[in-house]
Amino acid sequence: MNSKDGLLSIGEMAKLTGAGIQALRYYERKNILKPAYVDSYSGYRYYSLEQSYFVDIITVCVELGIPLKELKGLFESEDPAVLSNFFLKNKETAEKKIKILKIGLSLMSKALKKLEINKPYKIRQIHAREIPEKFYYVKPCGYSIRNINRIKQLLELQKQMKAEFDINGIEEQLVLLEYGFLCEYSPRGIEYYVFTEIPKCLANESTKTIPSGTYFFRQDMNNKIEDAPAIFEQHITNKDYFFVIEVEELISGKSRLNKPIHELRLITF
Amino acid sequence: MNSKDGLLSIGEMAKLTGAGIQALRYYERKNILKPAYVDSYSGYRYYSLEQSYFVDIITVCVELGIPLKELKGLFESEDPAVLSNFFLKNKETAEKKIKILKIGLSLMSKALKKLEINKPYKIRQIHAREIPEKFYYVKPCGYSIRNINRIKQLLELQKQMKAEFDINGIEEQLVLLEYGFLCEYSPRGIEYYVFTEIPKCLANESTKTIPSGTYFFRQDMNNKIEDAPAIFEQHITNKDYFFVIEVEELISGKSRLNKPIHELRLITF
DNA sequence: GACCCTCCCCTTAGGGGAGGGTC
DNA sequence: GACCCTCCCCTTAGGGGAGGGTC
Repeated sequence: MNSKDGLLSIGEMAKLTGAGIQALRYYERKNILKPAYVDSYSGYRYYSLEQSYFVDIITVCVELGIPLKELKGLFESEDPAVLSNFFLKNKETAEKKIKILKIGLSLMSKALKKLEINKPYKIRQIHAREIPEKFYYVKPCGYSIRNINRIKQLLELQKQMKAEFDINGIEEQLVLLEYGFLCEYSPRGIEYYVFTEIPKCLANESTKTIPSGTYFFRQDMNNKIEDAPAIFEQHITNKDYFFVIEVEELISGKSRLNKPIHELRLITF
Repeated sequence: MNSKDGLLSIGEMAKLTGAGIQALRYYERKNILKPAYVDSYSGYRYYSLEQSYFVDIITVCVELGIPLKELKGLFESEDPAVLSNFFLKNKETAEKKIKILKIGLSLMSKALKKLEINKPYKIRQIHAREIPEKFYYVKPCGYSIRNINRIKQLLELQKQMKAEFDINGIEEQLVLLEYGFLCEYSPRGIEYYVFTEIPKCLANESTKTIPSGTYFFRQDMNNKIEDAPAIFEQHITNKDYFFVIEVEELISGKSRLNKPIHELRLITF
């Protein structure tokens, strides 16, 4: 019967909680969790069962990215408000982190889907595929875009879009949306637009609805929307109304990521 | 018209992506993302608009805790499988991380709720409150627990429980469940049990259902289930069937965390 | 004047030994 | 023999300057 009775050795504690032995020693060094008893002769550390719960709490905090110094003295405080604030703050941290990770998850899922869609199609050839309905936030840029600064147009449009719409709470839906240029050919003439796609939930009267349907398309590093009539020549004879869309297919798996593919899409009516 | 046209300075890139300037320089140093153009005279870095997407991807990977070296060369690879594997792996990482964070969130929420519940009650006094239905995984430990090793009993029971039930996918429900001892007093005699609470979804015929109802209870550092008949004396006169439950209220906000409160609960029939 | 460069030093939460005692 | 101890060195993803050029 000695003071180690009912206590756990550091190794047992490590096994019980899943924390490393080094981690437990580190918590002691940093004044976060002192062992219930330290043998003064051997220096061996012994922990009580209750302490396993604090180790669990510490572990969770580490996962949340909460700096360990914020736990200093926490397990010795007698003020319930200290605990309350601690849990409240961590709850918020956890919620924020989960939100961010969901954006990451969304990015990975959508990128995989894009790769899957693009797999069967060869570069520089005209194919056809079904494209679902999309919603574009657009700004007209006149009857030609040959001489405009495309990057500037795009950046400005995206800034404008973010200012106009409340994207709070739907951040993960904003991931990997299309952006680019759109050209409408009609008997009335040619009209160019810059666009960024927006999720359906943000669509309103002022956004353009791009119909679902079978689109002809062509992927290439040097596609320019102005060349569309030449490229799709065979598909637009006798048509006097059609759309061309140029989007950057950043994640196509067909070129290095730093030489992005542009996809030209044609839909006729 | 020079080679910086259409490119972003490092500061503009930092603003656009939310990454720090130091971070961008670090990515270059680590061969993860080279600027599109570096002025050989001034050493100034310039980035293309496409590169902002890689910065976004890098940022997400950092959030996911993916070591940056795994991104090395990724943006230069021409093999779609490389990208595919990359996204697939990260998707799994994100899913796992979200799961873990949900456990942390659950811990914080439940701890807050516990603090809230315990707030109005004074220590060492008998109060009454509604307690919802609970489900206990139990093991009888005879007609007395005065001489058994309580810690050992508890640890063993929890181990047994984890082995018996499939707790995959419900980990966040396992957080802050009660555990302790239960004593049934009936005309037939006294019966002691060790227990750990289990979530409703795991309850089956072999688990004990503890009814909801108004329980008398008393919180103290030195509560022992054996003393319950003396403590609740006034409430059990003329009763020949009642339950007493001793649970550890680790997060009560009424004592230091390392001197846990034990709550004794009585329900009579 | 605002922006950018290159060093250089610092941080967090431990992991991985080496060398040596303890259960 | 398995366990534990104390140093001591190492890592990741940058942030924060200092001192000095560049737009």
